[in-house]
Amino acid sequence: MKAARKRAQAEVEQDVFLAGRPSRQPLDRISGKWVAPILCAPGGDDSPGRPGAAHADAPRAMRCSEISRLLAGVSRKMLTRTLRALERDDPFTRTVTPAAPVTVSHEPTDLGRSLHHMTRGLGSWARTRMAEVLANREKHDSRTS
Amino acid sequence: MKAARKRAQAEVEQDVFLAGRPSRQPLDRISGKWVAPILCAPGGDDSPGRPGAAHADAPRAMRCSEISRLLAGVSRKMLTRTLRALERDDPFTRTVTPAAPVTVSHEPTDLGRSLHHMTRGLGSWARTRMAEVLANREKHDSRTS
DNA sequence: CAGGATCCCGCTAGATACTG
DNA sequence: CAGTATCTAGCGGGATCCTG
Repeated sequence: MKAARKRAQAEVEQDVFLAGRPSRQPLDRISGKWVAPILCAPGGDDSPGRPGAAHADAPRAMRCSEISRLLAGVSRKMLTRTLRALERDDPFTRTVTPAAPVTVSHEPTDLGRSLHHMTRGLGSWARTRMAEVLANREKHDSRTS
Repeated sequence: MKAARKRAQAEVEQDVFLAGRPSRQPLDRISGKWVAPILCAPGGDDSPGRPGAAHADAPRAMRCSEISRLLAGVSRKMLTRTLRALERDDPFTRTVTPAAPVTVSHEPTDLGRSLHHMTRGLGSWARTRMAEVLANREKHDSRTS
């Protein structure tokens, strides 16, 4: 009964996208306005003063304020909330350093890095296809208006 | 002034994730509960009766009802809405065939296929990492409760 | 079969102000 | 610097009923 087995496999493969399935949860984690941006930030960094640093695929630990500066537009609330959610699922670890001004560092884990690759991919897709999408959108709108 | 140029590039690269920027829009298109599932559906197909068909990366045209059957759980409203949005941005073309019962076919375009690759990636990530995520979540919850 | 209209609930996310 | 509490508007998205 190979066909049945094959169908079963297809189901397993598919069910990540089915509603109600627990396997859908990791995908839902990606949704949320700031998840992708935050996941992507630690690698897209190209701080001034380190011109040669190929900002390759090396997410590094970042401080809270650092991220918020990079992502201009995120509210403190959402930053904290999103980071906590990501911490819960693992992509980041959160280490607090009690000092005069408290500092909190968010370091990507293995899982975080793997997710980072995905979002990087999404980012570059958005970048290269953006023009195309917007053009199509306008064309479409003008046709129907 | 190479440094400046480099920073400018980094900005361009980064701004896909910044709020308010129009370049953020393609990314927002991905959000929405059903976008990823729908994008992924036409390739994850493994219809019974075609056992040898490696359901590789070949998204094909699908009918509305076909998709809804595949994605068990999506409401008709959201199906239509999402498909229309995707049509506007291009990933799909929509062709109506007036007949006794109207049939509507949704065929992926080039852009759609490229997006399809991204979502496939997300899907497989979710599949392989799902267990890990859920485990971490539980561990985390038990620590804090 | 496909899609629109309407109603309605709940969550997301922003603004603001306050603590350690 | 980082986080929390409260309030609030807006939208996502489900259910239900109706058209071609």
